[in-house]
Amino acid sequence: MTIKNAKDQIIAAATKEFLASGFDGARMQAIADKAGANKALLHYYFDTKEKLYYIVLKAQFAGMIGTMLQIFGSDEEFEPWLRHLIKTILKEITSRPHFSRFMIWELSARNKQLPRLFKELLEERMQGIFLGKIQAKLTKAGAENYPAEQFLLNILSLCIYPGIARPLLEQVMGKEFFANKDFIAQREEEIFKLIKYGIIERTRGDQ
Amino acid sequence: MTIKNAKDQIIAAATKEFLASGFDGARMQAIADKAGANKALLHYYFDTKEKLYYIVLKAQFAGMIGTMLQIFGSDEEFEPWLRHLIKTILKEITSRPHFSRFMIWELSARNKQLPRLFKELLEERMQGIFLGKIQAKLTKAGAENYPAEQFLLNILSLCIYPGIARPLLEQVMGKEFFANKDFIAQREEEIFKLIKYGIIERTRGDQ
DNA sequence: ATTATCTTTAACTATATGGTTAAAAACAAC
DNA sequence: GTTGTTTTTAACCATATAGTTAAAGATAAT
Repeated sequence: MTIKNAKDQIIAAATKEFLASGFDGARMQAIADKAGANKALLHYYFDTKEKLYYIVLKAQFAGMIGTMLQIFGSDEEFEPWLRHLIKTILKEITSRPHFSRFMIWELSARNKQLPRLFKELLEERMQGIFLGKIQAKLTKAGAENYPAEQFLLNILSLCIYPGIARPLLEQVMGKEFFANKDFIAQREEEIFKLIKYGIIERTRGDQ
Repeated sequence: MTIKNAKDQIIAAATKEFLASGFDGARMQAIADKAGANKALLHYYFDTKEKLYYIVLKAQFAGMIGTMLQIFGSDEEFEPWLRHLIKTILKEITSRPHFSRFMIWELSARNKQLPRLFKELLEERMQGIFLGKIQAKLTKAGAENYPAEQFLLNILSLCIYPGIARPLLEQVMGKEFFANKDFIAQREEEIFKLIKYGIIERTRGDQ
């Protein structure tokens, strides 16, 4: 592990700045400062703000897809798989709180090309096998008639939303609730049970 | 219902622009155009972009709180209340897709005063009665030991997330899934069952 | 040592955009 | 029709910021 060179430092700084502030809110000067470099060097390596942004964006897309593939594609039985899935997504959200928020905001607020770029990267690495894998897990659990799409929506919603809406939710439920050391563990257990009893046990053997 | 005067038209236009693009992305000229007015008039009435933004923001906060109070405070039995709750939130999200996204983004990306402003408006109209009302409903349903905070998290997550993450989710699950005429009705039924079997039936009579 | 690459400095340009102004015009109220 | 308010016009200013440039200096590779 060598000391990062300037190019990598700039990318790291740009990532922080773009994720926290979006394209419009990001400042090239702030990126230079964060990277311990100067504006001239940013343009020497990356030419324009847009190009730097797309490099960051692609890396984020790719990383996200990698994580998802890893999580959803594992070989376990249903219940351990589900626990693993929930734990990993929750960990991802808490360790990088800006990321999901950024994806959601930029994909709707910015131009219409972003969703397409995302889809291209998605298809490059997993040609539609995604929902299929979930369906296979559901079958293993005896809930083969439950739609994989709804399953995915439920899991992502329950795991991601509290993390991204936290500044808002803290005002309604009190900061202490989120600050609680066991919050993540409790939430993990809660989501697991919700899925287990609300989907699997409920629909087992359905036609 | 008279024809709106310019001031109201400007506020309406500003609301659209700010919700869609955030403070940084919003353009005063775009607001003027949308309102069928000119920049000079914007400043004649509202002085600065910030002031106009805070007027829009306060109205949005207030509207949101009003909706939530109305929904969560109704007098029904648990199951009709739950159905009503889910239906109303889903309707709100689909009819104003930019709103939740905007709240989440701006409350984290912009300055730290916004969450406080939100909390002040919140407390003005409902001094902590919020979680209490949910707890009362849970008691009615025989699930008095289930934490109201978790209930609120689950409901909001399941109802709101798919709406705000839609541009992203469409790429994973296909546009058709969301475009389906019955998507909302299916989702409503799905969330209802998830809560009913995953929380209420599961925890009934718990210590 | 020479060379090529990386990095800094510091000035600069161009542009977008928020904000201002003053006068005129349109409109409404009385 | 006089008066006060609202709205337009069209110019303008100030500032922030993306982007550029050229020269010099530092660093690494050969």
